[in-house]
Amino acid sequence: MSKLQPVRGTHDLLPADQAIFAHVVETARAVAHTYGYREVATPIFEFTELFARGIGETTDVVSKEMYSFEDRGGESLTLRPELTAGICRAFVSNGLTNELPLKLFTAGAAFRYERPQKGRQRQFHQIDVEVLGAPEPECDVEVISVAADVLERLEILARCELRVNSLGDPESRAAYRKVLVDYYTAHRGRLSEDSIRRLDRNPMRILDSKDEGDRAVNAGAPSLADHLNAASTEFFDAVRRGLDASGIAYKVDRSLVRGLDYYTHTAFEFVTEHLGAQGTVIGGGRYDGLIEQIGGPPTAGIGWAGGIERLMMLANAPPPDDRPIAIVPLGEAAERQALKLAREMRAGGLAIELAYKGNMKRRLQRANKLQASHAVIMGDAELAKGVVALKNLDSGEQREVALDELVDELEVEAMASLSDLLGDVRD
RNA sequence: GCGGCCGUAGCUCAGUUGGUUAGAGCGCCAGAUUGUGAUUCUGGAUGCCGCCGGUUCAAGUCCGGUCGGCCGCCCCA
Repeated sequence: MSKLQPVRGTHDLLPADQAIFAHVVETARAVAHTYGYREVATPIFEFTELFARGIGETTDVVSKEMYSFEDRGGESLTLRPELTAGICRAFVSNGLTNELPLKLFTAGAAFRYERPQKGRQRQFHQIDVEVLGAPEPECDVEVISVAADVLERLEILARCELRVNSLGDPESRAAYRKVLVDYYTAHRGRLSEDSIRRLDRNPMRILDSKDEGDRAVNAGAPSLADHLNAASTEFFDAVRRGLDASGIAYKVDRSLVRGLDYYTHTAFEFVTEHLGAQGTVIGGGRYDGLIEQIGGPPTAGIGWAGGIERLMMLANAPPPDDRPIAIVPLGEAAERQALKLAREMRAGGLAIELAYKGNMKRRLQRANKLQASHAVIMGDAELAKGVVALKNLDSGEQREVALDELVDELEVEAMASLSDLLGDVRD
């Protein structure tokens, strides 16, 4: 084993993995497109300040997980730990205020300095959907619907469960927080160490603690639902009605609290039991205060991010690539002719492997290893007649085909094998 | 950041109570008519036994550290 190692928590995507990765991204992109979302890309690093102000100084993501560094000009920069902040910044930077609502899709790498585990890496990748400037609950429904469709198209929705909650508007949230802190402070002695720390930083997190002692305390804790004001309750009800009408199954989870400070109203997660401790496959929510928080005009926002690596672990293998056709020339004249033929066929969109090394046996072995569907054998005998030998590598059948009819003949063969496949490849 | 398990060919693994040149399967390479593959047969190469240090006459086997992986906590996608 070589001592040349990748950085901890990073991974190479070799062709087989990359095919699944691309399948996930392409599926999400296609679904987002059907909802009218347009793709954007923002830089992979930003001023540290952006994340500190946007995500919240006291969150774990900002306080202990950021890859921050000083550039040569002395600016503090940070590799993005998530994609939302950068999109909001781009919205403000480019003055897109009169293009609202903006429905955006993006995908790319994010970085967090964490201990790697299954479904958790230091460089990971997300697909991401954001809608800016749409404060209506119908938009929450649409955004969740996009996520459900992506999972459906990847054939993993059945193994996931959608959980939704309302964190309320800022007024409700502040009122609840106060009641909650009072309650937990009164029972401080019974809380776990982790939860005592959470008490000043993010008291709502105590609600979904896994500690048994905490759970006992939680049983008597005031409920967020009781502290939502009328507007917040109505908003959440509207979202639920919309999900019902869309036929999207969900479960209200009153303990669902997300770790980033910017969430208001709707918070949701698609979770699965198939990925160990990292069960969240897609997570998101509404963040109406975020853009103002980072210095832009007050603008509503809602979105979600999905972990591509986590989705890859659940998703089925993508449809196979088109199998190549191997051209097997023998002799110098044939090799010259083959170069030209290969270029012409590729220009027509066919995948061509030119087998130019070794004797015929080697060349066919190579064609076979590359899973070529056919070999086009051309030697002196064929050249003289203006034909090639077309060999079907699955059936072993071989026949002579005129050079100028080769492409048509390959099409005929492709149709034939397609109808065979339809017969027996159904899962 | 905290706790547990693990680290032997490209891959999956075996290596007896520490004892000579470290093994298997798969894969890879070559050959069995120098114009016919995927099946078969024969042969071959492959390893700083993760790394550093310690104990010992002797370490892949024991001890410590370190790097990496896996699992859980924290947190999140």
